[in-house]
Amino acid sequence: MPELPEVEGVVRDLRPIVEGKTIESVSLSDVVYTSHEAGKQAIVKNAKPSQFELLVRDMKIDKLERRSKYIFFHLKKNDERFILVNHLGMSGAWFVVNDVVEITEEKFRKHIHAIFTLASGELLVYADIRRFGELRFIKELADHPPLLKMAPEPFDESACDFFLTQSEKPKFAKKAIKEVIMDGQVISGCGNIYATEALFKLFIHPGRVTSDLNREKKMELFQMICDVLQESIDSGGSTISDYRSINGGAGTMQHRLKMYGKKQCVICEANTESIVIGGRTSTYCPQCQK
DNA sequence: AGCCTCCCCCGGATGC
DNA sequence: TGCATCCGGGGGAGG
Repeated sequence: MPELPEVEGVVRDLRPIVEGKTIESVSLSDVVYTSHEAGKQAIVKNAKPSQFELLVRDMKIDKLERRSKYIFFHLKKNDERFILVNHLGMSGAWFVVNDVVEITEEKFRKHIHAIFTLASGELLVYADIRRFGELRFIKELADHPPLLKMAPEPFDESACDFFLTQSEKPKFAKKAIKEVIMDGQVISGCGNIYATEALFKLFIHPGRVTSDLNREKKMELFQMICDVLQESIDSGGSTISDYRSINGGAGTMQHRLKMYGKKQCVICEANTESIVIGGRTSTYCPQCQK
């Protein structure tokens, strides 16, 4: 499950390889075509597959940017600028190879959905096992309004105040704190893993009602989320199930996690418990987290 | 207009 | 072996 640190890792690894290069052509999988013919939009959103292939053709990849859990490929053609927005969903992964046979993990090679042929001859490959990811070609963020509603980057100066303000709105104040910190309109890039970790480190029960936390506690929590995200970025992210950096690379943050996926509390050894909050499994220590 | 609830998208993993 | 069930970011539909 790629969250902010995992996406940051992908962007850092991909950036030096693809920035400045030109996309000569794009080829989408039969699965993408079939899905669109059936009235669905597997992976490619808001354009027919054949249109998408034409739109991206001959674009120069000017810059790569991570924004929340999205990767923005800033594209340029004849002084016109566009953005190819990518979300990895549950299981998206990028590869840069000379031939797809170099993708040794079969579960990714079996689910290749877009092959961008670069002018350099390299192939920029997007694989996605569960197809929850997306590729969306836009001119500006307003072309896809949800992108305008994203919270600031957590490491931005304004992010903590934004979180505090949002969390005080009625629709968030009465919800469980874990659901609120995982909401991209409150904090960017914090998913289940890092929400679970930050709450555990501060001994906050994930089901605590948000308004129940005072301003100081919320600020402390915000800072802890930033700390956990930063620690994970520094560790190359958490490689759990289908997350890979480019070309199958793995991070080491999964070894540093204290609560996510744990059966026992590392502090008091009590058995952990799992409840569903906002539709997501939430693991916590019933002894330590109140 | 904005909020809420429901539902969808999938294949791998798990369990019977 | 075969089948049903579960999981989950994010957004779209409809009330």
